[in-house]
Amino acid sequence: MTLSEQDLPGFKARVLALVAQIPPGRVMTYGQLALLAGQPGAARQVGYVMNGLLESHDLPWQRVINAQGKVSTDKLGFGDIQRGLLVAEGVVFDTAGKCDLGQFQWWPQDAPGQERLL
DNA sequence: TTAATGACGTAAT
DNA sequence: GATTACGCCATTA
Repeated sequence: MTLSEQDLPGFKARVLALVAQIPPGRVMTYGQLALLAGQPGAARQVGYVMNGLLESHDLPWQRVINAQGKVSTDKLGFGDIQRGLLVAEGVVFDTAGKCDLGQFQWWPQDAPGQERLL
């Protein structure tokens, strides 16, 4: 076996692990996930991985949005569904379909005291 | 092996 | 604020 399937933890697995940890009412961006997965700038790959989650029914894929604070699933046809799920969790979207990342973006190990607005 | 693709990001225009 | 152009890199054909 080569080293690519043994040593590498797997970009996918790391992204999935991060997504699974997003608490309700909070969101993460693709670039952020890429950064935390160890590949800054690899936001596209995060999206590619997410596409594989569609068949996965246990991960909160809905809590992953783009850096503009908007859902990127609009082109896929279920953007309304994702927004609806997030709204149901307490995320507020404005008329442009954007949410306040400064308020809802979640980071692992997030410091207590910065999430009190909710 | 190379080429093309993609739920993105950032900077420039 | 909207659009264009380029980069980023894992995955697939």
